[in-house]
Amino acid sequence: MAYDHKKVEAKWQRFWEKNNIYTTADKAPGKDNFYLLVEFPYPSGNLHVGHWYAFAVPDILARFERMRGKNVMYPIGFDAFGLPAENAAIKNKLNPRKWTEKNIAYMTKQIRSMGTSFDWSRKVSTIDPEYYKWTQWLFLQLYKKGLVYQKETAVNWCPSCKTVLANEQVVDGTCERCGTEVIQKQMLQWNIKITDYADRLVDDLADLDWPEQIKESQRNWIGRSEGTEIDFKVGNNDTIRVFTTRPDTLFGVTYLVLAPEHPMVAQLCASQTCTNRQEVLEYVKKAGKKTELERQQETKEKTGVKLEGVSAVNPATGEKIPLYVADYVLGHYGTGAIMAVPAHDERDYDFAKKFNLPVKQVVRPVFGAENCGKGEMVFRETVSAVVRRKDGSVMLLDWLQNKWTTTVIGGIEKDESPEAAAEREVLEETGYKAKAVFISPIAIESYFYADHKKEWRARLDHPVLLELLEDEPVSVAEEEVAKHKPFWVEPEKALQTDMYGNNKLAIELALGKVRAYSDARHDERQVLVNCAEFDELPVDEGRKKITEKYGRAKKTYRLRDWIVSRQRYWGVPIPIIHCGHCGAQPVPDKDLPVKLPEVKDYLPEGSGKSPLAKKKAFVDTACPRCGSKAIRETDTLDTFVDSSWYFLRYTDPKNKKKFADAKKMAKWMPVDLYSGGAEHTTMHLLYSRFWHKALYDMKLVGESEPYTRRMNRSLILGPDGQKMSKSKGNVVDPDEVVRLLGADTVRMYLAFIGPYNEVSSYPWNPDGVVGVRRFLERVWRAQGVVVEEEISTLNTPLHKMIQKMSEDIPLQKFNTAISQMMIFLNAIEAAKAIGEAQWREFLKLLAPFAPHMAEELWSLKKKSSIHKEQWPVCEERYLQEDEVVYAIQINGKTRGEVRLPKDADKGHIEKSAQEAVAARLDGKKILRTVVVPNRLVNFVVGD
RNA sequence: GCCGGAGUGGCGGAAUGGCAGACGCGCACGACUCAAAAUCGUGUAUCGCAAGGUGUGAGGGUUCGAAUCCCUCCUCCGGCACCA
Repeated sequence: MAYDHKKVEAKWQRFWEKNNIYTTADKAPGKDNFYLLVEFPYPSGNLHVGHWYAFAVPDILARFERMRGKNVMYPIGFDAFGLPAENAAIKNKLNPRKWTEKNIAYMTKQIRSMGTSFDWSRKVSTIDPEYYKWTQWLFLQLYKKGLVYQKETAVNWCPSCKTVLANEQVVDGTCERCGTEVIQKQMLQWNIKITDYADRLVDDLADLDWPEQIKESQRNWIGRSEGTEIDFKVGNNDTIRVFTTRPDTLFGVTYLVLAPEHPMVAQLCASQTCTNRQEVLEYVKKAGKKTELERQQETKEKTGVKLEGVSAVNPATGEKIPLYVADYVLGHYGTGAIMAVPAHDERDYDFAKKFNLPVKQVVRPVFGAENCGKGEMVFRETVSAVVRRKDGSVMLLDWLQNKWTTTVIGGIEKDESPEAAAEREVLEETGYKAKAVFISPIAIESYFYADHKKEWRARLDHPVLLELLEDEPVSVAEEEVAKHKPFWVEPEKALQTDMYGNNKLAIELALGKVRAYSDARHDERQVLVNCAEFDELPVDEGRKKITEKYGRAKKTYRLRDWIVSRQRYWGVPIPIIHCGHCGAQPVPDKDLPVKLPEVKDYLPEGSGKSPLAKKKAFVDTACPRCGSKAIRETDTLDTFVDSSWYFLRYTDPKNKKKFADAKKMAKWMPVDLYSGGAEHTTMHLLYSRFWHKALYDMKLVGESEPYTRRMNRSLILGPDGQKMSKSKGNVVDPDEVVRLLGADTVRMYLAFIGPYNEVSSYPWNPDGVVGVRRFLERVWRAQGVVVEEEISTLNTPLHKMIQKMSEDIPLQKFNTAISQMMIFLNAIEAAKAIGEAQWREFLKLLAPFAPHMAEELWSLKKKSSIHKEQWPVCEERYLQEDEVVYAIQINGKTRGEVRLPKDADKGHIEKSAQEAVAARLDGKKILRTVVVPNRLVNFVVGD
């Protein structure tokens, strides 16, 4: 009988459904609960290969854990609100609800064809009023807790989708959905205070069993930085507060900068003393017109304008410093104002150069100070001269006797400028004529022991860059030639050359690779200079002391609050009523859900109002507090609100009184394993973690993190190695492959393609799919060699397979688990027979991977479902082998092998091994022998 | 630029201190066939006729022994990026 996948798969899908074999009880006697979650799909209308990868492969784990005695919940639902439905509706003049429901029905059929063990009785759908009633209710709990507020701010607006977007939905300045460039608009919007939870969202990552990549992405997204807030007196009685992570550089502040959006800009302009009001306001206006994208692209060229007639005071030095407005300072980060330290911040340095502002060094890198008593040292002011040729290469000096490489270093003589000193030294030492073109704004301090004079020396070193004037040296003194040899290298090479740290830094500074020196990249010490009583303090200590005296410690974040208003029809209505007397009022519980009304026209007008605003019967209502005429909020909620709690509803999907019963949630939460796509790392995954923490604080859920483990799934590419897309014509239609080769083949191929627990991308290989089909056909045929009695030679391979697969599957290494079955099948074919009981064990191992075929072959002898069987147990006694093969190495290279009894004595092992490679050892002396019991022998030999 | 992950045959990958390339794909040859497909068998890192040598991004180190651990560098992927 040939393998007819169509017949087999249809038969068993019907059987499983009829017998409800995957319906999960909330508690099964003697079994632990296991909650396996996959991201519920958007009902786009057609299943693609990615869906198979997302649902059918984790199904292997669900089935495995079930066989291992766990009570597994593997639920599914639909995330059914959202733009595509509406856009399709507008385009094809359909009702979005009908369009979506039709898609759900069709996709449900498709998903069932996978043979997954989803518990359909727990299905949730976000468009179901019985579901979104609780979305609204939970939203109002957050509202009542003070986590929801309405605010007029600059928001991201997509002109094509005609709606506001959250920060997370803007990718490189464009709309995540449609790719249109996002513009900034002032609008009144509902926000959720996710920033209140920023610290916990970062800190709690530490205890999660998640891949580092995901954790790190979330940390970057939240972007916490710890620094200091410092107040600067401005004008007569105003204050500007700045945020800085480098309070240690306060003495080096030579100006302040305000973001164009900073509220103080208008106020200072309006003051009596400001003399260039018009100019400033014009700059602010121009900056406001730039899109986020433009602002990002213009990072090189600094622009800004001085607030003439207004000045601030540096609290540390008492100096008067100027004030600027510039768009390199962001309004929404920190306090929207910065203290500028051009000597130690590249951006400030660039700005200072352009506007001719003073650069004041307050941090000095110090090299080689560890072992010197600074008292009796010879101090010199020096230059590190970096000579550059026209082709960009730089000159290094190779000190022949000592074999170290340096730049040209020389002392500055009395009344000489560093530039002049550099030119003179280069000429004297190398004979080349060169002209100083740049001197670094900061000097470097270093200490070294001068061997020939037997004394400690200190250098205060000024890096100077010189351009070569003539290609050939003019003259070189003979004594210099004897000492060193100049040579030319690429700047990158120069930095890799072995040399002292201060030379390296001098080259970097002189070449402009670092324009200002501030961070602690160089692991040498950095100390404060020109800082009054803080002089000589290491920077980290200075940071603490200066914060204490002039400011206070403060954390700030890149993360912004979550804007949840959407000006679109197909979403959950925001359950708020606006009353002229009472303000915004939550809709009372008894009136929930606020149902999404049917409308004639789904098209958003683009004015910033949702299509619901046109529905008078919906808008007009009474204030729940005072009863007077009031109007409903007409915006709908971001669909990420819907998906922030769906996994809770699965635990109690039909509850009419609560979003989910606490006892039922307690049985399943937190989710044991959550598998999904990498694109949700800083969207859904972050939102739902926040949401859950908020519910936890309100004692609505029992744990502060929703997901114990998270796995990001890889991507399936088209056969050409490109991302599948209709325009490239490389889309693989899973329905077609299933028709041709069967669901078991497709599932198993996807599991075999590579490890599921690593983020990668795998091209769909049509030949590879056929290979898996071939394997299943061979399994089918192997049924023909099943015999009654046990084949004893198969016991060891069988139990090795059980052992390896039992290890691999929980780790989601389905690829290696499958290869074990292939190895075993090869053994069956070699033996040309397999015992009945052994065959049944094999079928159980196959069952999670190819559930239909395993069930069919099982049913030939058994009545009950194979999917209710226990996972086979590896029996140690079959793993014991009497003989082991030793690898024999000579100097670590494998040169032979020998078969020996297990646990043989060392002398015997050595002797046998020597005999086995006698020819190779001939004429050599064995210096040492390493024996690793039951593994290998390594002879260390010499001539 | 900062941070994270990763680099192994023609391809997907296996091996986390002990025989590099399991398993599969592809390819070559053979069997069956009038022929082809399917199937089965044999081979398949690389240089070399062979003996033998070389080989896990590059270079160095630790070790009896390194794909695996450490250092320097390169490349690719991902996150952040004028974030003070």
